[in-house]
Amino acid sequence: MSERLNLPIVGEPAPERADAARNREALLEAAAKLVDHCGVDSVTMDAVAHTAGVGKGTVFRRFGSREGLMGALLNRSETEWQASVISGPPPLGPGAPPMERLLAFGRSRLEINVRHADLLSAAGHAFRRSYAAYSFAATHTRYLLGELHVTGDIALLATALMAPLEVPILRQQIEIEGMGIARVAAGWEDLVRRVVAAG
Amino acid sequence: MSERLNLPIVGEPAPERADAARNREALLEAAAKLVDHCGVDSVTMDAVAHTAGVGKGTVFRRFGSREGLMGALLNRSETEWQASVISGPPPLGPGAPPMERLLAFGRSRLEINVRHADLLSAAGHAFRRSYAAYSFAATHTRYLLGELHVTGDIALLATALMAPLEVPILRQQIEIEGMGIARVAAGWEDLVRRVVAAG
DNA sequence: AGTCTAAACGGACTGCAGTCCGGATGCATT
DNA sequence: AATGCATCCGGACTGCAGTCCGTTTAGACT
Repeated sequence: MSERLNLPIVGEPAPERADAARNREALLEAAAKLVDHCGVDSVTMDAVAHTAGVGKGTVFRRFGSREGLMGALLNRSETEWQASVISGPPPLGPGAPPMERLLAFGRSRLEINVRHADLLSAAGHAFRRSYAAYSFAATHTRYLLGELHVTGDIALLATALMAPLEVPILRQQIEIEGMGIARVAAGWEDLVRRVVAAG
Repeated sequence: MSERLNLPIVGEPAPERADAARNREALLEAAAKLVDHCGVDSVTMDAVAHTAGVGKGTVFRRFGSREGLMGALLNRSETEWQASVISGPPPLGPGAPPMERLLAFGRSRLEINVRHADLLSAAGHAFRRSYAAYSFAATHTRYLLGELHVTGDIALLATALMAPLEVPILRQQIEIEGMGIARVAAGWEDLVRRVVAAG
């Protein structure tokens, strides 16, 4: 009998050596600790590497860039959030009428973007690029718009609805123009109702 | 009779010495030349300083940062654009019905954001911060929404309409998802009509 | 023209992101 | 257990943004 051979699997992103996996965890933990303690902007890659007890080259091999590291850090809470959208309690999760779900979805996204604004800015492209994060919001919004029998270019409408919730826009409104979160949230609901009402 | 004294004027941003003004022009010209020649991303501040024949410190004293320099570079075409909105021919300028003006405004903004995407990204906050640029689009949109008798939180609706035209969103749609500019423009028109139709 | 001061100048210096490569090590196979 | 090699590791190295401070100069006043 032939032993089980570890043949490379086509399409799989390649296995990861045990020490590499250990280092990834150590680095994420170190990064999270430093971010909590000093704020995103004053965390340096050297510091992360040193705190995790590895060399700097290792950080960049694992995560590619500073943005990549921050993106990976975000992924944890983001995954959790996606799970609660897909299978959590209504109105965010399934079970509520589509309009209520859509409103809950936007409000929830708004709060997350405000809470993680620094990390999201620091992640920059790394997050939008990663298929998981950006695409999920767009896909879910398209789905709900479909349920609401909205006609037209659903993909573009979905983008248009999510765009005002992006971090730079929120920063402008909240930090610079001094609007409250409640007002921004109410404005977004108004926008959604207008778009949906027009069929 | 007393001579004319150069007293400091309160509220004025402070006068600028002749050599400083000369250097500002030389730096802007050098920067524009380098950007045209090598692309925004490969222009270094050292190169700009050297091309303009000044020291590096001078660049930073004039423009504060790389983003500031790029913002200043944008200001030229931006000012021209603002002039054509305020006093140019319709439908972008005054004279056309509000809805036509609004649609022309958005389409024009879309084209500019696509054309100057690199420079706008490189300018980052520096542009949004500068009162002139960001605030102008918002103010004009609010004005047109008012003319169209749109009710509700006009400031927020104006932001919501402009948000999908921001560079990162356009990049995602055009470069990554492969949409054409025409489709994005059509989608934006649809969005506007929905928002306006809802009163 | 001479003086005086605030402002501007230049370029060496610092700190951080990201690269590179010689050496170490996990892991599959024999 | 020994072997072989693909992968990983570390930290010195590079390049650029942004700072600092001793020196220079524009230009207002006499």
